[in-house]
Amino acid sequence: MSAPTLTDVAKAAGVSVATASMVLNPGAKTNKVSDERTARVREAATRLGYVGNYHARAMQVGRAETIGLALDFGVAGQAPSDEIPMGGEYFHHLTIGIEAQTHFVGYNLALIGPGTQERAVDRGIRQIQQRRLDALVVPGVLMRSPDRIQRLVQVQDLPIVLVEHDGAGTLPVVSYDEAEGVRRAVAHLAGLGHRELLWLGPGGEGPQLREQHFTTAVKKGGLHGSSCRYGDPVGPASRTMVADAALAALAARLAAPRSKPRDFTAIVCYNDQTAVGAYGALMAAGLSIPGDVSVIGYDDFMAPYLVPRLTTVSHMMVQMGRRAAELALEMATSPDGVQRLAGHRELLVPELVVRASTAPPQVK
Amino acid sequence: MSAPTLTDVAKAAGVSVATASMVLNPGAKTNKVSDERTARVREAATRLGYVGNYHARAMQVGRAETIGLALDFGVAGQAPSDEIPMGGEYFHHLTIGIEAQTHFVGYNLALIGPGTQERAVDRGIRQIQQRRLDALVVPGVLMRSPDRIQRLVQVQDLPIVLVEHDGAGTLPVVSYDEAEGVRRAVAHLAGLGHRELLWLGPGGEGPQLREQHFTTAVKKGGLHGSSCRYGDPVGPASRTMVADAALAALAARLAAPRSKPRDFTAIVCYNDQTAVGAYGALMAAGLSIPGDVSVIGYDDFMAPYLVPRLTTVSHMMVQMGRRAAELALEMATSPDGVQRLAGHRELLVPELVVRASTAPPQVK
DNA sequence: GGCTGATTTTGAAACGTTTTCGCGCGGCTG
DNA sequence: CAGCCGCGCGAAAACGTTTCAAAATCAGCC
Repeated sequence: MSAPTLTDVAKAAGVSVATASMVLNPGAKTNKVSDERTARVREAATRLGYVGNYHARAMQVGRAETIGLALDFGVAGQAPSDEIPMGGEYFHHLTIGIEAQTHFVGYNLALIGPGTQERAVDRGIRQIQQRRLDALVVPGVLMRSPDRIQRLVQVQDLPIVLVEHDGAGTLPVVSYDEAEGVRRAVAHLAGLGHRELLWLGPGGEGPQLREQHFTTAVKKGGLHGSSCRYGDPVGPASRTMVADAALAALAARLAAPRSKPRDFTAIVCYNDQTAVGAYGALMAAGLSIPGDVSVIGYDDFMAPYLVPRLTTVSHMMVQMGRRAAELALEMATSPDGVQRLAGHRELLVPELVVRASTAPPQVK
Repeated sequence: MSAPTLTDVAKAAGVSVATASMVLNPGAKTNKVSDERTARVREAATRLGYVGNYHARAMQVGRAETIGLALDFGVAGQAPSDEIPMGGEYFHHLTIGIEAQTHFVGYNLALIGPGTQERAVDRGIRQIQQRRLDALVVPGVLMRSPDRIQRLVQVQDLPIVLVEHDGAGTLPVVSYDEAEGVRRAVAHLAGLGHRELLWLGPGGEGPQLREQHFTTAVKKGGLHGSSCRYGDPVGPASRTMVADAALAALAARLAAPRSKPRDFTAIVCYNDQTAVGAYGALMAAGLSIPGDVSVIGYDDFMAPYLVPRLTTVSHMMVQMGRRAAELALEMATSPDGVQRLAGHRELLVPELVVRASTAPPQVK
């Protein structure tokens, strides 16, 4: 009644299980088997509907042939969606990439969700160990709460790849070229004829790095740039906080008397959420996008949801996921992989996706 | 060097492996073991850092203790994000719920991504069988392309739970009470004082059902309702198509001469994407939200991204995921679970999340 | 103290693979 | 023609558990 085993197939084909195994799952150390027997085994296998048993194989070879993806699922309660950790699109895209690559090489993908409570973290670690996962992909954003994830990372002998994180000791990282992304955004605006740009972003340490890229890009392009900052909400922000803070900051700036003749015709935002805030402030001030002001985002996670559609710098998360999986697999399979990739840091080139929120500046 | 096995622990504790097993993983058919020996085994286990081997156990007991989640990852290419199948938030919320419940009972969660190409589907099915998954959760939206997913569903002896799907023969379904959701939306608007409502939605068969709920709710409330339809894009729509279609339809309606005195003060949208379109059309027509027109959505997947924030009906996807996992687990573990839950249909009650896009109608 | 029955304990058989290692057989080489 | 080599094959050991059935211990009671 239950699924046919390799022994069944072998019996049906009139060969030994060894031969059947070698035909059906050509492993590393397998002999050749004659064409005639190969055919007989194949035939029997399909006739009986044989499907290999993953667990038996995993136990035998000592590898799970599975990589894990750590996701932060927050409190995982029934809270209204505003309190769910943001990042739906982020994780979705990342997952798409990882899944594609993983399954492409015949590996499996397991989800590990280290919750917020201490006990949940232990559970996550235990799961990783129990399943003898071959490698783990950890989105750098999870590292925001270091104490929690750090423990995940300290699991013995577990190759780990970080995604979008600025170098963490010896762990390989795949990230994107932040400077280049900002450069492309500025170049695009300059190409449209804008001379006076505004940076809208939070005040934290990481974000300011991006702002610096903005400043240098503006200088190199011979343009005029100023900036408008808002407080950086600490910890895993709820989905709405960023946009709210950005909105308030920009609104204040617009209301300030000094900017009678507005000193910018375009805004470069720290990320798409910030752009949402910008949209709100501009709209409230009666300014149209892109008629009066052009807006450019960074992430490409919510562009389709905004009206007008947001021109933005795409992180190419799908590709990043794909690449992260590739690295993870390399560490898992190649004997010296872990060593060879230690400290490896890889930057993908972001792309500018031009949509409807940018246009040439109005002639006055 | 490699992880200590149960045999190691037993040896260290001076007992047989059988005893050790019974202490560490109390299974279904286990005897009692004396307190003294229990302690000895426990001590040895922690001292050696023993972690059970999931695969060995799975093989022995014949269950993987893992449930699968089927996700549609589309072409999984490096396509620009506009072409990635929409649903980041949707899947994220669903996954949160499923993950929480699954891991809560000690089960694992595996991701299966049946891609678009034929070969990928086969790969998905093979993976399910190889891993001897105990059950599968399939979001109903995947069933849109029946030929593709239907095959997944036909895997022998695999308990399956559908999420958000209108009854599919014998498979249990967990969904939401659509009528109630629409009712709440209409009631909210009526409570604010609106008398003339507009329905904005696509023309397909499923969507029209929701529209009917709207019509009856309007009638029951003694209000006036009309509707505006747009073509239903067939197949898995790209992320932007729906909003575009809705926008065009509403714009046409607004431009039509017959509605000189606008015959509605509020719009109920088929879903949040539709609302995005509505926002665009209203904005283009110079109407403010919610000053001139109130807008209400359905989904709660993009509310935080819209300006002003969208009042919407929440599907409570997290809870749905949780419940779906519960059902899947029940089918997997209880001997007559599959039979008992055959045809089971369960509706969760949606909630109205009031935000900034609805307000009392303007007094003329 | 021996007998009975209940309770722990344990050796060993499974679970379904992969891989090692010998064996037999035929073809080459000398 | 003898010996050697290489090739294709299969028997069996191993992987780390769980569980069955049998052995061992224990308690109670005449």
